[in-house]
Amino acid sequence: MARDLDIRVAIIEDDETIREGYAYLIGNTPGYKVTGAYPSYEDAAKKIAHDDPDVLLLDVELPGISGIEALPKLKKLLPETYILILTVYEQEELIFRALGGGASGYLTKNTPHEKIISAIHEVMEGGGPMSAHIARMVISSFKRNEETPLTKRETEILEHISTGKSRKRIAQELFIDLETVKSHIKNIYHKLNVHSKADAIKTAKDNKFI
Amino acid sequence: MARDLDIRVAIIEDDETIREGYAYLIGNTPGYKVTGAYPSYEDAAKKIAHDDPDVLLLDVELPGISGIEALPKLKKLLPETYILILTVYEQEELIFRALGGGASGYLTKNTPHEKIISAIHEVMEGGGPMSAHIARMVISSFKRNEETPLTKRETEILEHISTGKSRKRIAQELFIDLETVKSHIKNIYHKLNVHSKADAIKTAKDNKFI
DNA sequence: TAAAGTTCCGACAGTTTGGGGGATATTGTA
DNA sequence: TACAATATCCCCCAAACTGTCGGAACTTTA
Repeated sequence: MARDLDIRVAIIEDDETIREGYAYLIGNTPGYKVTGAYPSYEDAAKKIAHDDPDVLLLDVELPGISGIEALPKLKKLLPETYILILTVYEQEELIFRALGGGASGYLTKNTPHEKIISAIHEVMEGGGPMSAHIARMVISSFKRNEETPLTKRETEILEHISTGKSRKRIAQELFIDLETVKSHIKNIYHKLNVHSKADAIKTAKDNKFI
Repeated sequence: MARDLDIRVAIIEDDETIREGYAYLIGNTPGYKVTGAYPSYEDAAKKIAHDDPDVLLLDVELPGISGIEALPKLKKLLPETYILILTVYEQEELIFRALGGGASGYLTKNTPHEKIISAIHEVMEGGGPMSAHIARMVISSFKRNEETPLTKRETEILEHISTGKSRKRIAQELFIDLETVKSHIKNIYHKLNVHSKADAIKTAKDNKFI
């Protein structure tokens, strides 16, 4: 008994118990409707575009093509659908690959049922639902290291270098002499204990100096 | 009548009505305690370290030193304190500067009172509370552009270039010939319609190809 | 007032860069 | 299966860039 305004939700999750659990939960929540529930990307691929879901709950560990790998393919099949990752994994690399691949949210599987419903609602309203710990990791990824040995000017110049600009061009953009830029770079290399552009950039990024 | 286990909250907010409103809200919530409420960074600087707050609610638009500029200074005064930004502004640049400066959360001022309380609780529990729209912007900043004209290999090589590595080094790391790297770069430049490393990196980053 | 930071100077060998012209496999897919 | 796209490799060249050496003067800040 579908209503026109129901939020249409699809699920890709290999564990049958979990999948049916979610389907039951969502199907029995007023205003939400399950349009399809699949155990793998391969199974979903054929029919999911026809389901026309508003939101897709996607597991990352799937048999065959993993959820992460399936993400860009699903995005192409469903350009208008919000994809929420639902997983037990909290590894940084996985999270950032998922967000880079077009996920609009990232929930861990210990998320209480009512939170899953509210996350679906939230993503429809322009939000970006994340589990608390995930959100912390995402925020931390932006945090600069205040303990930098580099001065403001040195940091600024290293930032320019990391964009691939030549020293000459940096000098022009900062309205200083080429020699000054060279001098700063000399000091940067000493402080970071490196002997090349690439190593300086790597050290600085690893330590969040830039 | 402070209890030992109360969460200690400080506030820096120039608007008196809002400041007192928050102070009243938090002070009257069991388990929370206001240790100080200041209209500016300058006012707070003298006393806030002595307050020893667990969480600091910080406005970004302050008279004198702005909240954003005050962030690193406050971090030094209060290394253990979680800082939550509370502001009407939702500009990308401001958000990322705040998170880069060490903020642990970012709330807009239309946040309902109970959400402010739960955000304070959440940050104490290892979370990263954000308003829905902020979270969406943060997530979007990671999203890659699937419409890239570059092939996988070209993208990979451009990524290496953006770390400052020389072509020779890239060739070594990818176990291919220097000439192959040059060939890929030639194609990348053609596709992106640029004539230098710096321009290629800029175009690719602007368009989220890398 | 010291110390730290920013600015500028010159010379050198070696490396990198961007552009030109190709060729040959391997892939994916229509 | 055949075509287009991709990935690999080859040669040549001039110009520009890089990293290091060893300075010096001026300004800001603690």
